Formats: sequence, C-alpha cells, structure tokens
Amino acid sequence: MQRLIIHVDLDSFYASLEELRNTEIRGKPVVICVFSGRSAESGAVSTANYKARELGIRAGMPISLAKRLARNKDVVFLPYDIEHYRTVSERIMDLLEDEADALQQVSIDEAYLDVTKRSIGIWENAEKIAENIKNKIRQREGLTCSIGVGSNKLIAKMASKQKKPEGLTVVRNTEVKKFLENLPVSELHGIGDKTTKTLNQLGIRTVNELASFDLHILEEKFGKNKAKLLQNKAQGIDDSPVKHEEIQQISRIGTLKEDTDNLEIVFEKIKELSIDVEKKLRKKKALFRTISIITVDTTLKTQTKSRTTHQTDDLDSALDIARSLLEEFLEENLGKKLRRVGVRVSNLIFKEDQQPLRDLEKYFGKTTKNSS
DNA sequence: CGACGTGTAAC
DNA sequence: CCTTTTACACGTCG
Repeated sequence: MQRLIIHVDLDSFYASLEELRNTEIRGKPVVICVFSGRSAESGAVSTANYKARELGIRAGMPISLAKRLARNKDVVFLPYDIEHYRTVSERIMDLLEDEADALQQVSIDEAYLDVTKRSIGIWENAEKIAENIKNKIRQREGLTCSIGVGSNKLIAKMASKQKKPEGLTVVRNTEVKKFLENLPVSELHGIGDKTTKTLNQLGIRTVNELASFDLHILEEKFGKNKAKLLQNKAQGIDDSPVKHEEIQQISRIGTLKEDTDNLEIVFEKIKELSIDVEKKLRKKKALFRTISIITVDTTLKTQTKSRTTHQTDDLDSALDIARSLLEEFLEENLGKKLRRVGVRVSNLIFKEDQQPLRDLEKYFGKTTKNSS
C-alpha cells in the first residue's frame, strides 16, 4: 500500500500561545526570550511571531540584537514559560494520536503521523485527515499549524515548510522530482552547515547535483553510511518508520552568573539543575546507569565527562559522581573558566509497566554475553 | 563489545 | 553577543 505520512508543525507556537492568553498583545510583534540571567538583556530569542520576523527578528539571535531591530517599534518581549507550552503541547499530541495509525513527536511543536492504513493509501483521504487536523487544532486550541503530506517523513517535513503559516501542502510521488530539483542542498532536512560546506567544495550545490554525483567520491568524504543517506535524501527516499521513540537521555544545562573555575560555585549550579532532571526522571519512571556533566567554556566549546555504574534512580548519590567528574575536569583544564554547565542522565531503564518485551525476557532473563 | 568523548543537526 | 534539549553517528580505547 502507498505509505502516507503527515507532518504537523505548529505556527510560531510559543508566541501564539502568549497571544492567546493576553489579548493586549494580539496583532503585535511578539518575541519569546530565554534570558540567561547574566545581565538584564543577555540571552537568546526562542521564537518570533510573523510580525516580529518582518522586522528581521529570528529565533536564535541574541536578545540585545532583537531589541536593536525593534527600536522605536511596539514590540513585545516576553520570557518563555515552558511549563505552559508543554501543557498545551501534550493536549495537541493527544489529539493527533487519535488521527494516526502511529505518532512520532519530534519536538514540542512538531509531529509525524503515519496515516497509511486509515487512508487506505489514498492521497485524497490523507489530505482530508490533514484538513481535519487543522480544524481541530484551531477549534480546540485556537492555534494554526502548517502541514505537509508525503510518501515518507522527509517529503512530509519538507512539504510542511513549503507554505507557512497555515499551509497545507501535498507532494505526491509524481511531484517529488520537481519538488526537489534545483533546491539548494542546504534546504534538505538533515543537511546543516558543515555538510553543506563539504558538498559545496565538491561542486555540489543543488539536490539534483547531489542525486547524480559519484557515490564513491561521496563515500570518501562522508563514509559509506552517510553517503548513501545523502543520496537517498536527494532522491526523496526515506524508509525510516514513524515510531514512538522512548526517551534516551534527560539533561539540563544553565548559564553561570559569571565565568568561573570555582568547584563549589559550579557544583551548586549542577545541583540546582539536577532537581529538574530528577523530576522528569520520576515522571518517566526511569532508572539510569550513566551520569554526565556538560561544560561550556568561555570560547563556547562544549565538553562532556561521564561515568557509568549500576542502575539507580537516586540522583543525589549520582551527584557525588558528578562532583568527582567536575573535579577531574577542572584539574585537567587548569585556568579554563566555564560559562555554562549542565548535567545529564542516560542509559535509561524503564521500570515495569512499559516496555512489554516480556516473552523473550521472561524465558531467558536479561540477555548477557555468553563468553564462549 | 561497552564505555567515553566529540561532532553534526534540528528545535 | 552567543539558549536549550535531544538524537545519532563515529572514533578510540581497553
């Protein structure tokens, strides 16, 4: 049967939510900010609504720059309220779950839906489902979204980007070739700055150039796996399934009030961040085996240190390990000051109730190496 | 092979 | 001036 995939992308999600709960700011440029706490205006823009984008304000840019672009204009700057956004996101994901054979949430405001079965592989049916989703999200949450429909996740994702906001774009198999050709490779989902540079050096600028490029040369630059992946992407080929993915790691990172190499100050920050990690760990009913510290120095270079032990859900005792890791780091990097620090748990194990992989495990227990 | 660390990418 | 969170691939080491 023809696989049919829908990609749903909520339009300037955070900003729209703020406009919804504050009638005063509706219709104005709205900028949602992550303040780092270093100085009154330090931090980055998380989301800019379309009015704000007209002024050149973009996600990721420093707040100070956004404020310069906003000078003399009536622009609303708000701190982000992730709790609220998550609450609404969960409601929308629940709604989407009802519309799909399988749902894969990819971020707080994005999801893939496999609708192959319920649309019996018929494009028009999938398009109806997409329209239905748009209506429901508007009626129930007052939000708009952009949707793409395609034969796989890659095409669906790129289709949803085509018309924004409030778009609905269907790219049928017969249209894939036209849809992709002459597109700069950087526009392909999954191809970022580094890969674009390397491709450009090979003289590859467009998607069709990539599709017909000698695979052996790509393999030299990228390795077998990535080379194949790149050429598949260039042809609109993507067999990855829409599947609900179990979370694999939980991390929190934060910015220090000032650059420092003081163990106590940094460790305090890590303790503070770990409260959040612990909360999420409890909510997910997960144990972990690995704890890491994440450091970002004054040059913005990121480094990690981690240690793996027995499984536990006791983050407090793991913090002792985090402290040791931090000590080691500071000893190995004398004179280096830190700007940001974080903590991460990974190698997660879920307690009972989920992961009913039971049959095999019940009979054979936990599979271990049999040293033959 | 598992553990560890880095790089790339997307949001 | 420069936020946050997650995933995944890959190299290296023991």
